[in-house]
Amino acid sequence: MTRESKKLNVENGSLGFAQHDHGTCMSDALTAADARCAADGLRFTPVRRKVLEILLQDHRALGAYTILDRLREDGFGSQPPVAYRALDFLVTNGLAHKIERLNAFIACAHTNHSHTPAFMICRLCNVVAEALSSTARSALLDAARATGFRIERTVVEAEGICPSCSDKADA
Amino acid sequence: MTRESKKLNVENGSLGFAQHDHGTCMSDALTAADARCAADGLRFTPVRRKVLEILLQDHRALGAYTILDRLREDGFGSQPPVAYRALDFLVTNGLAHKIERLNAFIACAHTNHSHTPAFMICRLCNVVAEALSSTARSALLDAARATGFRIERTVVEAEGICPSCSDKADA
DNA sequence: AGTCTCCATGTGATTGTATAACATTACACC
DNA sequence: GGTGTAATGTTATACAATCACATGGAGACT
Repeated sequence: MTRESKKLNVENGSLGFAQHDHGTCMSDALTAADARCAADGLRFTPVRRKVLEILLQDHRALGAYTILDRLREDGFGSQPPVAYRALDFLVTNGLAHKIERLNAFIACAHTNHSHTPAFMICRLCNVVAEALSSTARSALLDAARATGFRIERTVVEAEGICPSCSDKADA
Repeated sequence: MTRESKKLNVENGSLGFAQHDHGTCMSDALTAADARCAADGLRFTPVRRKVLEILLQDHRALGAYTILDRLREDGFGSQPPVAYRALDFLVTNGLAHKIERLNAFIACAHTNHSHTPAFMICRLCNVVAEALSSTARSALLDAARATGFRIERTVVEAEGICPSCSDKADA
């Protein structure tokens, strides 16, 4: 209901709550995306690739218009549908996820496992961690089965305070 | 990513996926809300009450501007903050929930249990069913505990096809 | 009663998020 | 090369949410 910052491009770089080698993680993810698209006959076009790069660079949830700004800087189309279509492609094909709670997008942290993700969102630093939460999904499946509901997609997001912000608060 | 209808006020009346006595369910919920606010020293003002009535009447997720339209029809203020403030009150006090996936709001189906809800959203008829999903929450809690993340709120939403639409499709 | 304060409401303006609709271009395939 | 399909580009607009500021009313207190 509240919003911490006008645009979602907050400083602070980490994948989930842990540090990592950013350079290789990014190129690895792009290579994986290349392979995945080639294998499935998908067209990994320049805009789509660029949007994924933008998401990977930040490793955090970005609003569509932040992404659009960066596309413009790089000479791509600057109208909303350009960003939204590329994002739609990435989300549909599991290369990125939408964080509904934030109306923002993030690169998938576990490409190539076909997965149903769950997210933990820190409301202080806006870092988003992706967890492979099969358990949360199965709990939902049970509830759905009881009523005859057929699940196609799930949104599982937890909002709270990440370990690092928690430590700072203690100080 | 897609949207089925421009405004979220689709026809078809049901609570969850089951039929029910709509008149009593609505007055019961309002009475419960009255009691709850009185008990907690909350001011259940006319706008707030009206917004809850609107949500209860539809028993489905409504966008803020749909609600705003109806407020205007009933002589209340017609600017966005009027609706958003009332909705914020209802959500904060557990009388309504926001469906993040739809950017829409729905009356709470289980007032007076303090609960962490989960939702099932039919993408065909837009009906939203609320489940008391303690299991999904505990699964999330486990995942969070492992990383030291402190959960404050959770969003658990499943999108798919409800039993009734599923039957229609078979025909 | 008076009045002070707090909270709620009302309004106008603005920012952010997302789609509709349509024209054009690039590609794959025959 | 021609044709169908998918992707891109652009304009315009709808929908979602917040900011800032003015007004008014309910309750607490004297």
